[in-house]
Amino acid sequence: MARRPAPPDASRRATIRDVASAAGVSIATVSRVLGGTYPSAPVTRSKVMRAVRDLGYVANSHARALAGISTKNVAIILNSVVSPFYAYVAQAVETQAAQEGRLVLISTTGGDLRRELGAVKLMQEEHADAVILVGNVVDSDEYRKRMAEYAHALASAGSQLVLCGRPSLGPDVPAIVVEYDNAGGARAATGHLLSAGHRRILYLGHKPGYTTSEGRLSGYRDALDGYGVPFDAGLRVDGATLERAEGHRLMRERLRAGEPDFTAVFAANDQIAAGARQALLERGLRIPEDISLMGYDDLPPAVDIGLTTVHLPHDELGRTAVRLALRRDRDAVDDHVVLGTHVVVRDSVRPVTA
Amino acid sequence: MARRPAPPDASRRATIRDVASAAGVSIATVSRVLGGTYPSAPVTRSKVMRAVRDLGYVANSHARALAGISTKNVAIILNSVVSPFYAYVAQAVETQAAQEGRLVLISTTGGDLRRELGAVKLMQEEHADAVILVGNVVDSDEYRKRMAEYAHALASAGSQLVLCGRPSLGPDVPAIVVEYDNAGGARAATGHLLSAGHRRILYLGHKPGYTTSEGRLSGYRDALDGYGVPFDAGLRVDGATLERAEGHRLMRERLRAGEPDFTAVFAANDQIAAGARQALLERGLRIPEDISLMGYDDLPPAVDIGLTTVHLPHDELGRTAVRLALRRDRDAVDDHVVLGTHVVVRDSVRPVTA
DNA sequence: GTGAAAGCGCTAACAG
DNA sequence: CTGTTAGCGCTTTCAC
Repeated sequence: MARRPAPPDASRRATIRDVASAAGVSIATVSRVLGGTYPSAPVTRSKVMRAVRDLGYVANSHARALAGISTKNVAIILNSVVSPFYAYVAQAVETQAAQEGRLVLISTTGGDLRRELGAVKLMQEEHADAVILVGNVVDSDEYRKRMAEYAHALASAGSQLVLCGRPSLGPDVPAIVVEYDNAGGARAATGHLLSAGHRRILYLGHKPGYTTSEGRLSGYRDALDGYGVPFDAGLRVDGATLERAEGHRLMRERLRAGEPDFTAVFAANDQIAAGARQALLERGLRIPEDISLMGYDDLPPAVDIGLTTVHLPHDELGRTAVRLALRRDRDAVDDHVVLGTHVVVRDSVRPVTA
Repeated sequence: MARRPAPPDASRRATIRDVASAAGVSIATVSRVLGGTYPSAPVTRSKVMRAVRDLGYVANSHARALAGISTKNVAIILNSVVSPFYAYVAQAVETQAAQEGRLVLISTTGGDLRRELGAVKLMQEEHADAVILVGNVVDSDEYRKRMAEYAHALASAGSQLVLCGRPSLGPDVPAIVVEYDNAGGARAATGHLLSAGHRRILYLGHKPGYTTSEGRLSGYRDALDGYGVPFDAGLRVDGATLERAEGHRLMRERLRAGEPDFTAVFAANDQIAAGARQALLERGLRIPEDISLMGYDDLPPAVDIGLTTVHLPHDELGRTAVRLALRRDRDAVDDHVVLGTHVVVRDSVRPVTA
């Protein structure tokens, strides 16, 4: 490697050494002035600052990280950025991270476990202070095993795994969990429908195996039980994705069979609800006059279509995740928090007028 | 600094040195095996791999970056992640970056210039291969000056500034520009309204000084000119944000004055349109029977509310930005591309039935 | 094919 | 208060 000599070549990043020689001091002094780590003479200080400005010096964060300072960034790994739920959590994470002087590294997985594992490893290479995993996984054995390994690896590297909106991996895995009450929200939502007299409630868009979906479904069943209404497997419609288009497809298909055999639909999330709504409308069915509609998430589409839905604490989810991950006293007990959810009433549900 | 001796302490990241000694080879060999930089004996190779697995070794990307390898990440700086336009572009950037083996560093600014400049500097410290700035700035002198400086600094550090959805800084500034035809889209949209017979078209939600807003407004005026319709300043309504709530507020206020003095509204974007729509509906006005409504962006709310709008090439915007930034031959000429836009017809516009 | 050694740019003892 | 120096973990000549 041809060591280049002194001349501070214009087309090269200025280094601390360049600054030092321009200011006529040692690199240590420059480091101290810049870091504010230590008192320094005003004269020295201003000489250094001038050199910094003249040279357009910008510190090299890699060198800094290597020299022992912890990294300045947290990582977030999620399915997709355009999906409103993830977008809101991501925004909250970014905001909180910025407030704590951190940058965020982001990676999306499209819901694929292998990509998720790959992303965690990448983030580990980057020495992120915290790695935040958001939402919705299939709860497989491989997932649990591999993730537990990563949690340990991260922990012993001084980093911290955070599971956000997904269940714990067990008590012996060093991961912080920040989730929300999926089942509770679904129970409340279903209860809302039931108390309005609905008995035939279509559960639309269940995604089997996925943690959030399973939680919601079980809340739905709980509520049914509570009202002594038997669960009818024919009223559960599974879907492949949780997107708007899928809700539309699913409902259209269901409607093709003939007159609706339900008076209300509880959608797996707001997007599914929006799609279902469109299919219902296209079929000439009115909401809520003919069919009541309940969503889950309380995200943008909900307001536009006046959807009664379950509110999720997106913001708190994201903020809490980074706050807990970055707090100094790791031994604190609250490494598992469950945030509440509640029904937001708009105009898509009406009592049955049988 | 107390140099720790040999014992590969369990609670410490394994380093290349640990791997080397575990495998009984030199660190150079490990580096070569892992990097695939150089041929190596199969035996050595497998010994190394075993050690890597046993120790759970994960390379340190900072050390790697420091040792000369270029970073593996690109930076994106935007107003907000929840705003659909940004979310879609961000998603495209992430996807393309991942395809090119890069991670993305993200930072949001809330539309504040100082925060934006700060973010660029941070990204520069991180040695991002490319720094992508997305959308919507106030085009001030300070902005141009500072950004031009950064562009030069980044360029000389082997990085690349990309302006995505915002205008060029001038020919002598080393930045790639990937924009879309704001004015053209507005011209087409307004033309669509005009050819349906509308003459009193309310332009709602203009954000003075902001580049995209100005572009759209000028397209609106161009179209008016083309039809020989004089521009009526009373039909231009300025807003403070580009959000749904603002559209709602603005329209409600406008309507408070009395009967609408317009037959169509052209909203600065889909969110404003969604808010305006709600206000119109609340007032008992039907869309499109009473009032025609045109949006801009073609993002999620648009489909839900059947909005006729201008489609933006979000995906191409993001992908092109990283592709151009990362391509090898920097000397190629196409460092300024303008992507097309077009009107998407749904159900919110109808001919005037005077 | 493999090892030794010289840095990449920076921080933090350790001595003045 | 400031300079000297020893690394952080890795890649890459240069020899063997």
